[in-house]
Amino acid sequence: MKDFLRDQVLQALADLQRNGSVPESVPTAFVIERTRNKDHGDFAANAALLMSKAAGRKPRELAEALVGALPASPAIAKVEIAGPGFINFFLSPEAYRAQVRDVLARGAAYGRNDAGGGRKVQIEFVSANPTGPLHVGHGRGAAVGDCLARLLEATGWNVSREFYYNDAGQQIENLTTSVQLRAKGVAPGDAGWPEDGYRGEYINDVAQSYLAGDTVHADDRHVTGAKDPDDRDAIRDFAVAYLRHVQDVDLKAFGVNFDVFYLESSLYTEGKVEETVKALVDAGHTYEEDGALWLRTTDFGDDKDRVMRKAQGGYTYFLPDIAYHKTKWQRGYGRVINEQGADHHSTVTRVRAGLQALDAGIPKGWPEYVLHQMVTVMRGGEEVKLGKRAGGYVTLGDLIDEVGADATRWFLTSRKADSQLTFDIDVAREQSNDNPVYYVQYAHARVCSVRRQLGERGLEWNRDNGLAKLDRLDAAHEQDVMVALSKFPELVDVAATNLEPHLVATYLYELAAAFHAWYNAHHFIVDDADLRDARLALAEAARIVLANGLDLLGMGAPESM
RNA sequence: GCGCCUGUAGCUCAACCGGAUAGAGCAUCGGCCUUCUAAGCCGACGGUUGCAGGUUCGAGUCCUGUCGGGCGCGCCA
Repeated sequence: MKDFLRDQVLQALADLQRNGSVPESVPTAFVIERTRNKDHGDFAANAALLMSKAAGRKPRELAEALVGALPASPAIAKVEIAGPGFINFFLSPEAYRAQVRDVLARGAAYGRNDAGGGRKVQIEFVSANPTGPLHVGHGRGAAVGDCLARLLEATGWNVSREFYYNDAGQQIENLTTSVQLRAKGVAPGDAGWPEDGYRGEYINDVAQSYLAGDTVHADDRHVTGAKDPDDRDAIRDFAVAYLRHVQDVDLKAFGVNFDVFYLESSLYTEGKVEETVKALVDAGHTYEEDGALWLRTTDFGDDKDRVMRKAQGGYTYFLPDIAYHKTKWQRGYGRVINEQGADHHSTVTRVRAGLQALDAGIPKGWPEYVLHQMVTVMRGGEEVKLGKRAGGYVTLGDLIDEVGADATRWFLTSRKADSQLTFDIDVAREQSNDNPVYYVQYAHARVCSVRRQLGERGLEWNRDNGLAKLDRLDAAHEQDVMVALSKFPELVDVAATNLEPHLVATYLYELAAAFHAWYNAHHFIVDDADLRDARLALAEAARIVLANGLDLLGMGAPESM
């Protein structure tokens, strides 16, 4: 609809330019937007305000001329000029009826578009190392990342979900040591327990399972415990698989799946790290100092140069990071989005700088980043401290058990990623009936319930008749629902373009509110068959859009509650 | 000290990348169930958008300064 109106205004403008009343040079970067106030119509254009200076005419006068040149359209009932020079469009009732027909015709496809044109995009998210269960912060990453993936799929992108993890670094050695010690009966606090050992009780679970010779299945590996507490290689393999499995269980319960698990170790075994070092040296952006090999990242916007190879030998983590992102580029992802916690924000400039230094034709702003701020967990009015080494933290699995996957998803995606989030477990659980997620799902269930009632009364919904009689829907509440439905395609587009999943949640709440208000004010199952069919058509349209929106958030659309 | 994020109703948060009278929920107060689920609806109360300047037709949104909160600033990952 916005595109249509924009086009109308552009046509009017071209008309004025043709007859010379407006210079060719005026800027055309105006905006069509939804009005906040119904008195201002459905949409407003600020074209005249922005063009008035260049056109050398007063805004209202220019608006007058533009309106006069607008082509006639059955979708537009009225056009007014208001305020300093806004052009306000009032859509015709027929325009909204057409939206309802469109929703029913397109069903699950309503709201989707093909802006991506089938291009490849990779979204990397969660990417937790297998040293412990996923915590709430990872949960936010999982919810936001998966929702971004769904939004991009809905807008025509060919999406690959990727999980990157380190299965061989120093952290994994600490993990191996910790498990080995627990297998030998040494616990945190005992003599000989290392400073940087993992203290969580889950370490003992890993150790016992290893000693029992269990077989664990993770998404990308299967390992049987060798039982030997002196075989570090076996312990390492087992521990990584075990903890990957623990993470997978929670991710599956959360409805999050990945297409690719990428191992940091493979960058070494496949020579990609060495290859990257060579490429950087060849490109001439490195130098040696104090026995170390440095990359001159300051040439690419970093605030200090970075060490690539340490004086004692071995690479810093930043090198495999670059090698890894290079593979993304080589794998043909012209677009890559990294969803990460904001505590890693310093890697953004560093990774981009490193990629620039390769002189490989990678664009400057590649890859894109969506950073989510920290999650504070409250329980019993107190903040629950997170920290893998401390143990006893709230895992994603705990949250799903306590408040459910849908509610957890809703809470973690319904707010802007770049503001901090307080997750109060008590509120989420004890007041679960007041959770917005149920409010939205309830609206969906209500439509389903009405359909069941209809059947129980021996009636049927005549869909074609309903669509033919949409003009019977003249109540203000019905108008509100239709307006809300018509916003959905715009919403999907904006949320996907701006990479802002929270907009979906905000929208769904608004649609559900419009539906509940209508439901309370009018009965759908009335004796007048034409009106009944028409109302059921609108109700079904609302149900479809609620379901489509909930699906974007990875949430269920229950038929009864 | 430097960088990134952030500050909106008592609380938790929105506000379509500059638009018109800043919106919801929770909490508080008052109404609505003999008809499709009251997990609902209707109403009231609640604001100098941290503060001070600036940019322009127009600022919660952009710029500068300032105060408060979070996160980063390793030859750790």
